[in-house]
Amino acid sequence: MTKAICMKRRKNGMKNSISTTPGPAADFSEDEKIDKKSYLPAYAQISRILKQRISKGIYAPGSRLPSEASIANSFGISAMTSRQAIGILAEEGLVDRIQGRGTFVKRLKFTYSSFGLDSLRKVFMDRKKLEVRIINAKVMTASENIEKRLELEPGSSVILVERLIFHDKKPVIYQISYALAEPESPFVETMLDTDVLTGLLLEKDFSSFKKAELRLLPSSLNKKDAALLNLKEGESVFRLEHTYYDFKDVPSAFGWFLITPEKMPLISRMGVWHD
Amino acid sequence: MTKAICMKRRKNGMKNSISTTPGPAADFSEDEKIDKKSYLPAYAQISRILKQRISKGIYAPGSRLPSEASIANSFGISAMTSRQAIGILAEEGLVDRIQGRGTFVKRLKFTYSSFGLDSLRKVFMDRKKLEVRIINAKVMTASENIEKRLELEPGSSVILVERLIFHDKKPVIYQISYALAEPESPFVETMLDTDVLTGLLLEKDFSSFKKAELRLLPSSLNKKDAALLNLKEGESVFRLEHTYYDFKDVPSAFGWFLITPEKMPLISRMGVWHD
DNA sequence: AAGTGGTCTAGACCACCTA
DNA sequence: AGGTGGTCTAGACCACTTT
Repeated sequence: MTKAICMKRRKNGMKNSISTTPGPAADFSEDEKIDKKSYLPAYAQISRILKQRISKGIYAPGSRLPSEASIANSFGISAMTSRQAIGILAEEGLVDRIQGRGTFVKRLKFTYSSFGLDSLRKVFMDRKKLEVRIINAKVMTASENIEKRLELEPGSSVILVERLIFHDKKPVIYQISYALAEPESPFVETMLDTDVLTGLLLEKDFSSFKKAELRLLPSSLNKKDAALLNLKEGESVFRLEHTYYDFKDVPSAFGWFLITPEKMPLISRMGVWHD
Repeated sequence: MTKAICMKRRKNGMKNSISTTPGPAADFSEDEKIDKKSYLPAYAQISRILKQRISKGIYAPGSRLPSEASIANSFGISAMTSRQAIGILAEEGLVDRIQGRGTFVKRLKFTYSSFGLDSLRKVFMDRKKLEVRIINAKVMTASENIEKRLELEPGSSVILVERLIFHDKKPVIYQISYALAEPESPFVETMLDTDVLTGLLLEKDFSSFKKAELRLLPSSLNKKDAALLNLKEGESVFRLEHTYYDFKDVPSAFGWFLITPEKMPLISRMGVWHD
């Protein structure tokens, strides 16, 4: 019953709620019609229909879509709504909008794709199977590389924390991170306990950062790291470097993850995959 | 002069074009005001201002933004426009909108980031420095792996094409691709000449595909590939696998690129980086 | 001049959440 | 009940491109 309320969601009490008479300038599209009483918004319905047409090749790659005005007209909706529908396709990278010329179906160009870290999120969200083990934590003098990354004076002290992340009792991610050793900072205390990793990933409410930069690299395991991850030396893994900046734009933490590609499949899809 | 025309772009012929009198329900925001005569749309100006406030920590991570209505009110714009402004922030991943609750500044969670292939695009766009050399092309019986990837009957023939892509006279990308050997298909002819690579990347107008899937993997060079790319055996590279599907959802082409990370830096930024 | 996408308004109603 | 985001309208005007 609670669902049933949702079903008659779409507004029906507007000026023109006629359903039998199509009204002027409508109903000359022979195929799909939109259902104003549906729980799916009109713009989503239009968007779906247009996507299907692209999928069927009715609107071929490179060709022009009908204008926003004519789409609005043929479906009996306002221009803003048809625009919103096309906006969905544009966001999904299916079409390009060019002012004054029209909207065009994109050709598949993989250099426009991108890879998200959703799969990694799944690993971290599965908290029952997750275990984070600190295998090393100490204060040390920064190496030259770390000095550069954290913009430190020569000879500065930094905190080093090494972690091993287990999923299903198996080690899957190795992390190492560095931060300036400022005993006063609340940052340091937290680091030894929850840290960038658990803090930022596990909603631990520790994120007074303004911005961060990630860099993804291919890497092969050295002897030590391979042993930790229970893999063979030389095996290929992802290396995910991270630098976090505070609100003064000072880099506060730097480190990297080593992750097996099985635990982090990076997949990107182009074109029409659904409907 | 042509630029000057652009400068007075913003419409001024609307009902209330008063510039001295602020009008009702405006001018109680003490800081920034928007310039209706600016060439920058109002929604972009609002968006920029809100972004700056996030950047300064005025709107802290996790906190709620003013409601769309109150933003519209305080800047003297319509609700739709303020909504559009906030939409920009949402698209950029800076805020989350939750119906009935409000709009909240996101905490930095790197599992929500993604990596784009823009850098690769630059390599391919630089056509003067680009050279594509076919180093092998033949018809052969599909291996078990290729059979599976292209959903072929056992014993099917496929076309194999190996390429080496030079940038600045140096080999930077190695590509191998397979496609079903159908002598009738226009696909095959094109493949030996322009192919998936040049076709899809270099605007060669060859893209009658419905969809495609890419997969990014870490890999290390074997002896042969290292020699081709002028690198050391065992060096870490990106392996970018691609599968293209035609409009009948049949996989038509499969292959992969080997790319040095220097030629394809994968960087992702979170939070406020500009303004 | 006509057509296209882009911006904007001033309203309206809806679904959801918190109180 | 009141506030918040989400959808929608019927217009208007603007900037750009093509004819």
